[in-house]
Amino acid sequence: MVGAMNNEPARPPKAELQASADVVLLTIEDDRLKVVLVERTKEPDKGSLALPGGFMWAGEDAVTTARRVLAAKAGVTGDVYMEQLYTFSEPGRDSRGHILSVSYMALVRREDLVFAEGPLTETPALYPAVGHPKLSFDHDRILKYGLKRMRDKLLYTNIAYALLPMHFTLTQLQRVYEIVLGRDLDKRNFRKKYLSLDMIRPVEAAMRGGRHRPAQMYEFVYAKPVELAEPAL
Amino acid sequence: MVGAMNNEPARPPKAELQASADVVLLTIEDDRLKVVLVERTKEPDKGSLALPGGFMWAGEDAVTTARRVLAAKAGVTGDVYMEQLYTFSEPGRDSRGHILSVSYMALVRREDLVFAEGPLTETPALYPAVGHPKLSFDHDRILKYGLKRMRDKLLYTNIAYALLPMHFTLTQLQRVYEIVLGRDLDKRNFRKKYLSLDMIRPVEAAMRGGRHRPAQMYEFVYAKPVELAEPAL
DNA sequence: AAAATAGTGTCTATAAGACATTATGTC
DNA sequence: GACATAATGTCTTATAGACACTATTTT
Repeated sequence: MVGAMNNEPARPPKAELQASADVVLLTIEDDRLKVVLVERTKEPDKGSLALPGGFMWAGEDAVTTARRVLAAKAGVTGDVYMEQLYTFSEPGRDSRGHILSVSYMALVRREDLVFAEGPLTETPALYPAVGHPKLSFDHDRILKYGLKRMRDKLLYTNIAYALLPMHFTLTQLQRVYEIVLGRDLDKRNFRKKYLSLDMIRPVEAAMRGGRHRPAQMYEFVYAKPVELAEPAL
Repeated sequence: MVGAMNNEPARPPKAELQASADVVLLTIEDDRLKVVLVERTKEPDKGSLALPGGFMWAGEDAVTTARRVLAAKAGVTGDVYMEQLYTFSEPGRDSRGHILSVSYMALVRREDLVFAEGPLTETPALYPAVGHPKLSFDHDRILKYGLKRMRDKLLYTNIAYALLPMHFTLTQLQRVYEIVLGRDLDKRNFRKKYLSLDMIRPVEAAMRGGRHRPAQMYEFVYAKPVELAEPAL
């Protein structure tokens, strides 16, 4: 009806914006849940800590950006568990301009995490996920979101596999749950429950070492994300 | 050098892209769960059905875009329940270019849904959410995602409030659950369970009408999203 | 044999699910 | 009083959670 103007009155500008991916990369080290943070070497907020992140490149989707960032900043290359968390898009969230951030949570085994030695512009390191230092931008909020997601998913999926070696003992599995959930679990109840889920199976191997009885080792039946019919704990 | 080449040079181009918000707007009509779809009047995919959506404007965040789209295309202006679903960012998802889509699920009471009479270029209408027609772009995927989210959240939150009038009967509440979950529920078990959650309280009113016993009416204690400690069903 | 961790079973309490009848309005 | 929906309770089964001792290996 109105010629060139179709939908909107006096059509305002479509936003030409940039998008970034920011990753909450979690691992377990020294019986604690830790997160990879990088020290910013550029303004804004030079010198402070932030989640590893980077701009989306042309032709990339957000998860590709996230994987590239993990490889570049945390030396993580193998296939990592990664899931999208949330997209933050408030115009004021980054002082450099309107930058939309697609956030991800990633899980990695500590031994697969090798911080690159090369000429990195930003140095990555591990920090306690609970009681972490203050972060730049709105990254505190993103990290908080990632931690909640992690705890929730532990209870109704098998994602613990992403933090354990291929073969592990029930005690190690229980420790993952205790560390992430932040509370002690009863050994007998944990084993009874977990074994009833049919998510893990025993393997022909025992964990030896230490002056004590060796432990039966297990492996996950599915080494990929699976939702449980019933809650895991 | 604002090149489109992606040769992995020292510094590839940051993507300058556009972002849109697409909304899975659900309601209940005639005892069925329905979704608002619009008929496309422009290429690409002119004439086919799609979720209501629109481009983010400069200075807007994605949820503002989503609300603007709801008002413009579905006449929905009151405060609507809305939550972010997922962000789709594959370069090939829209033939017009690299358009990132932040998707939302929204819930509205049928009586609050007034399709605008004005010179709309796209006509919105209600379609069955289960057994809906084929949609444009990747909107089938987004709708599927929205339906799953809706069913999941019904089980551990109070979002049913967003589909019911302020005062309602337990039978009406049960119908919402049955319609969304797609299965019949036992009346006695449903009431016992739901009342034990302390999410609703009786009000001084009865639903009259029809030649039968009037029903006690209830209201939600919190008319906003609340997560339940225990599952709702 | 001492040390250290692995491995196991019972009891109780709570929740889930199957199931049918009585109650109270309107017409 | 006929109709239509509202409202209610019991029993069975499954799950969650509290709780302590024996088994096996190494040194």
